[in-house]
Amino acid sequence: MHDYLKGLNEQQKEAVLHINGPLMIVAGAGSGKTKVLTTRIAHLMNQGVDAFNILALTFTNKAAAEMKERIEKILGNSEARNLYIGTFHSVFARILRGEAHRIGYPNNFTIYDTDDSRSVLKTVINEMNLDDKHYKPSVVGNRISSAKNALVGPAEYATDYYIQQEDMRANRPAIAQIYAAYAARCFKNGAMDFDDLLLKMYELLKNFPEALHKYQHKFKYILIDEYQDTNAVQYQITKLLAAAHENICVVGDDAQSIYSFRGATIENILQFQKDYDDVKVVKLEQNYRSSQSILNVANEVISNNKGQIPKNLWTENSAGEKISLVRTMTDNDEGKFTADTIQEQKLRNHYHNRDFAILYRTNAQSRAFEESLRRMGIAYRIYGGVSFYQRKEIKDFLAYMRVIVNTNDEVSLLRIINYPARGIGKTTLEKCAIYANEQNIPLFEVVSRAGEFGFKGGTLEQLSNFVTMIRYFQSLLTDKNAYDVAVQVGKHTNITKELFADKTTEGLARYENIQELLNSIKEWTESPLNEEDGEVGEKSLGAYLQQITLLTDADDDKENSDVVKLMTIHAAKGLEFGCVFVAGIEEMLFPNAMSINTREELEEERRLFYVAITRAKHRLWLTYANTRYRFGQLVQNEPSRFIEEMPEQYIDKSYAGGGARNNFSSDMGSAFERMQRGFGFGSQAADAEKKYGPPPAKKTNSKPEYLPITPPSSKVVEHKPGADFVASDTSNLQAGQEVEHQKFGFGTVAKVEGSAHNPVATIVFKLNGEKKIMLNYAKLRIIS
DNA sequence: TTTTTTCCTATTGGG
DNA sequence: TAGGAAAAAA
Repeated sequence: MHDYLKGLNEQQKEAVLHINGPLMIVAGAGSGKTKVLTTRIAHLMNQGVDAFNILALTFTNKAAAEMKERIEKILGNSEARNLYIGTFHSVFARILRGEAHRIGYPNNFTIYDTDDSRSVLKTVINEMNLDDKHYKPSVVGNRISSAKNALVGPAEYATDYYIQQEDMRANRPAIAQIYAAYAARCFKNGAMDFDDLLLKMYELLKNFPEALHKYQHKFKYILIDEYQDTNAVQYQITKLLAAAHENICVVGDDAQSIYSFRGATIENILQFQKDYDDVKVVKLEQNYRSSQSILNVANEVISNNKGQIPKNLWTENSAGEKISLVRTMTDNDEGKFTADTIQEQKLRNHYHNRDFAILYRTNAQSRAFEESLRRMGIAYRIYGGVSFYQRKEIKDFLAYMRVIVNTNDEVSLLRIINYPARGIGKTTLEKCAIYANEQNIPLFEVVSRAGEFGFKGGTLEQLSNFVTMIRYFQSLLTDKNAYDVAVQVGKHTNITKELFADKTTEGLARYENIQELLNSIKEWTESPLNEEDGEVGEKSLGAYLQQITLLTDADDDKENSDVVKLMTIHAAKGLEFGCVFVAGIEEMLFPNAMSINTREELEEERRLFYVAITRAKHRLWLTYANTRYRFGQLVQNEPSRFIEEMPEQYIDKSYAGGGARNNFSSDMGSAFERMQRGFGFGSQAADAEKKYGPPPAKKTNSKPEYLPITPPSSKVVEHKPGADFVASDTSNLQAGQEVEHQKFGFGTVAKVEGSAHNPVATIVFKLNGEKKIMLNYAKLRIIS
């Protein structure tokens, strides 16, 4: 082990060497926070603290993984694998898995992501005969989430005067009942949503003294990263856990608090000093990341916020280049400017793709950048947005696995009971749901005892086939691993086959995604057992499913891949990049229109801006557009008020005003750009192709007004069948036969396809062109 | 029951 | 604009 104290400054050393008693580290941006945390943990272990007694909570899995890795490097052994390092959610999920029996949950409880949770809410709202247009699941869900994060249960929610007043004023008085029904339903489903992972952990510690005692003594040393972003539940949990030993170390920066929307409160950081006696406070004020110019701008901007914890962030780094402020005409130009500049910087200053990040306020802004990067042939990766595990095909597949492990999980059951289509439709399911609610039994039980509930014939057969299949998968659990089960699921459900048969681009992508999922399950199954696998400690399917839900796509980062990174500013917290573009510095967008109503909101936007700026090490571009498409509508935005808050002497505004230099392209591009803007695509289009490659295929919305080969279906040329029209038996219909359709008239059968139960004929009609006709329903008269 | 078409609404942020 | 959900057609 090398001397880990070397290379630390005085304050950092002070923080690392403090072992017992409460410690608060106020860590400015880029002040070596992670280094201090990891070194401190290594130091604790070096002083004889057992890794099993250390708990470190972070906000992202990535931060946790990075910490673990760095500790291992310092220590030079693999003791670090015994540390409890992870996000609040993943660590608590692990603990709850082991303690589930105490709070009445199965240890294989399902974790619902936001989509799953909204779908439960929708079901509950509909069952209560409320209008889901008025009680929107997303709105109600956010309200319930805030309640949970503030430790307000359904009972308290219903009786709290102010909460009720608020709901009344919003004309949503039933939220309290929905909340109660939602919580009950999740419990019945054996499922927890993200907020439950925190709330149930709190309840476990609060209501079960043995559990509290156990974990208080297990976690003798507690470290919490990003403390400024903790909310009330997280605060209460850590307070309970730390009460016995008071060896709690929190790291935070009030200037970087950006998660108040999910209940985080800066109060926690201020409260910390009141909660414990003799809190040692260490301020890390030397910034090792950014150039002088960048830091000066950041400091100046944040000074507009009131009530900051006083600190003086400074750096020994050189002044560096000025910050570039760039105005473009449109959001697309903003994208082109960014891609062009990246290309130019790569050539001129020998940067790589991986040195660049494009940060924006909202995910919707990513598209313009994607397009222009693709045209320039620059490799990029988007973080956030729809993650891998949120894709439909992946969720469908995982839903099978979830049902196998926990048949009470109604959300997953409803997802798959008729996917792939097996003839169990809406009517059948509605009946099942009614029985399940009447008798208060799980939906799956109704399905598996369908005969007793009066289902007969084909429906009964389909239902029992489904149950038999699930039971078969369950029988595999005892001696097959997660991967083997997954393969069987793919095979017996025909999911793989069905997707493989779909030769469209999207179908191909879906098939590949499933393959990728299978690979990742295999990889997980074969990876060595470690602390991550939970209290229960096994490689079961249940363990796999629980960790998968808590992953985000920022986590499976191929760190070395040479790509430009695109993400929201929120997602960029804790990261740093050589060159940073912050896009859309406009009123309504940043600060966002939703967050300009109170001083608190505006100050949070400003902190967000501060976070964005301080991600940059060497170069920083701030871009904004005169007009951009929002909502499919062209809108004009003023430059952001934050621009005026930046000190002029560090800003290069030569691309921010009007005039020729306003145009970003240094050479012939500028004329083209002006032409294009003024006159639409003209003779210069060829130049554009040379420069940017062929434009992406445009989906034309305008229908040609002449010569439609197949008339639009809305304009069916009506055919009136004779009074004697009699539908023929079409069970043996062959290609080449002539038929008469009740509505479309005469035509020739081109082919017959589809399953035996649901044959589909493609028929070319004389008057109405090609149609796909489902023979089970359409009335056809065979002529020859 | 399944597929296609039309309609509608959303865009602050994430584990 | 785009994607999902409801409505309509098959």
